Amino acid sequence: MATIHDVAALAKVSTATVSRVLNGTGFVDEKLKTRVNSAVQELSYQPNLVARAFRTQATLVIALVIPDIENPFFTSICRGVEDAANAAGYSVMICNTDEDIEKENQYLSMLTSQNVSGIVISPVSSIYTNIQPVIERNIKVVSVGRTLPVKTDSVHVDNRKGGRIATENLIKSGYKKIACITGDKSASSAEERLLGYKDALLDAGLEIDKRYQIYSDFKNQGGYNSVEKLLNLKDPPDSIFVANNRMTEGAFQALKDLGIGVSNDFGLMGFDEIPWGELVSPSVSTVAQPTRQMGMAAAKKLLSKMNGKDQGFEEIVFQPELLARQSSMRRTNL
Amino acid sequence: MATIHDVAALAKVSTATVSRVLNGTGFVDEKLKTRVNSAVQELSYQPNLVARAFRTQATLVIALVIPDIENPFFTSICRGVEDAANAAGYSVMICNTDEDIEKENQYLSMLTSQNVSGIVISPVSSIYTNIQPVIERNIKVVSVGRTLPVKTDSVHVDNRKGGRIATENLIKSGYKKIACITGDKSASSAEERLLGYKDALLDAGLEIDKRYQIYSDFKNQGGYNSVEKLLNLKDPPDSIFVANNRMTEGAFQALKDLGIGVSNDFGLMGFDEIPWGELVSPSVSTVAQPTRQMGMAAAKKLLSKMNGKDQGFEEIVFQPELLARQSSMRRTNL
DNA sequence: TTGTAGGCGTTATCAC
DNA sequence: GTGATAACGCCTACAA
Repeated sequence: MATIHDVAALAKVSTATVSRVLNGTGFVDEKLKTRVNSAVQELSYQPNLVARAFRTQATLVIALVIPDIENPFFTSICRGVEDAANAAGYSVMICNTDEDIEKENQYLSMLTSQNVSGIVISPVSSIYTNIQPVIERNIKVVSVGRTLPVKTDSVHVDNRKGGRIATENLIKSGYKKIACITGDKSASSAEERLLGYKDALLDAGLEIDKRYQIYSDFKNQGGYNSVEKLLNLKDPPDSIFVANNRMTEGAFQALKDLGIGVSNDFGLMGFDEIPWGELVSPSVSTVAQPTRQMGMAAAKKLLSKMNGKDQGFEEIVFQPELLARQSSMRRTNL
Repeated sequence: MATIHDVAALAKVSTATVSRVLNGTGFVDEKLKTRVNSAVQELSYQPNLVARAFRTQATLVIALVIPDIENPFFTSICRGVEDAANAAGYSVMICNTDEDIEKENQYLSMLTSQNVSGIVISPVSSIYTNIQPVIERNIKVVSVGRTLPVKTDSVHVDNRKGGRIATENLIKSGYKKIACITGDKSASSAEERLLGYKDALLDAGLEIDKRYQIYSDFKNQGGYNSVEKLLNLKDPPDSIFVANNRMTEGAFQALKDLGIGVSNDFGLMGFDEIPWGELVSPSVSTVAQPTRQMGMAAAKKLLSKMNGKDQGFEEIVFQPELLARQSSMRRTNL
């Protein structure tokens, strides 16, 4: 491995000069500059980033901590984060916590010890996620999709409004007994979407039935099980608003398996982009988030935070978009 | 930030002793050990991993380089890699190359400069991926899903067999004019699956028609466009084998948009796990790979390689599994 | 068993 | 402008 010393020796200059040329700091005579550059070429020298990070205390790496890498919502956010980070010369380290607060903790402490320059996180919990030590180490943090227990910059969609327009769409089609399957209580987005659901019911003068509100886990199986639970009630709902994409998948499967919903008069609203939403019949209505833009916004915010010229905390709120397709339409008349 | 010196001072021992306690190397008196541990507690000391990596030249981080983070095939591999890596105390750094050889190059040189302990990679190209410098730096590499230009350990499914059984499944249903949409020529898996397709045609005595073989890009839109192209032939095929999941999605959409395939007599076989395969009608037949296991196998191989007690190169081949569903069945009689 | 001291490769602060 | 040189935090001979 060629080091900066080898380059210096070959170019007959000091390591300081090599460093200056490499980093473009300070003025260096053109002649020396070319000598250095050709030495770099010849030795195919690559600076040791670990040593550099050690010396400068800055890694040029930002971490993206997400709860579920198999969820298209988060991978799309990844893309946005990458776009912004790469453009600024940063690498992105993606960590998957698997909705597990323990794993999340481990990753966070690993990342702080690793001295990453900043963290974009979609926390497992808006209550229990242990972000304080990170902030104390002065590592900048921006949350995306879900909020943190501590005040930070955050990027998210107006979840409450999203829940509301999803529910309103069902109401408009004439559904009266609308259930809601949301995520874990401790995730802010789950709570917000449920609130929006209640808002819509209240506005429409519909009854709010506790048995129709299910806290699940944002996962496929959770959606499936919740649908079963709802349909086993002695007074089952006539439609369901499912508060994320993966649970919607499970819910759709359950409705199919139970022989309901495909040809029958049963309403379904999803949340998040659903890649297969147009492929099935009935096609699945949903409330989409501009995920890639959200990722970009989060990363940009983080970068400006890291530059230090950005004080205070901002909440960047995107608007949810209703994609009204077939599954929320009243398909038979009463 | 507390350093090892602070801990040493507080515990009234030398830094060497602290280091020994922390790493469990060498013998340390129990009394000192407890003194050190409580000092660590009190200062909530976290070792600086950058400094440690700098000193030891080893990072306890393995990188996973994949071409498409929005593809469930790769995210599932991620999960497997994480399982094995985390169990061994390693963190996983995921890098998304976006099927872009430039980006891949950048990531690889970043990772080598970063001194990651090892790399699991699903290369963009089996010809152009520039892995040599990594290997020369003595960073261990295992490929997964696709092969590298250089001989390394590799984990993959028997792609040729996969292509064959997919095609055979269509043949068995009575299809005669079977087309194949595969990925980019330079990806080994694309080529192999196409070979399997040809094998099956040959065995069955069916004609091999060049116009029915399309090299696309493993992406959604590619599948869509290829289907359009095929159906515009003056002698269009009666069925298609699509060689990965994302192109299958695009293909399904195209068939739907063109009014074919859903109710008509047109066969479709996919490749890879297709999350929505059971949700649509007709349900989509496919050839699945045991992705999570493959990820685990790759990471385990890498770890044993890093331990140095594993010479030579192994090719770990998993078996593809036919999931015969409706889309490959002959739904109307001729 | 414990402590001292050197060095990993880089950058930054000084003199020159 | 350029070059010595110290320092970043940690581990590990080697000495005690």
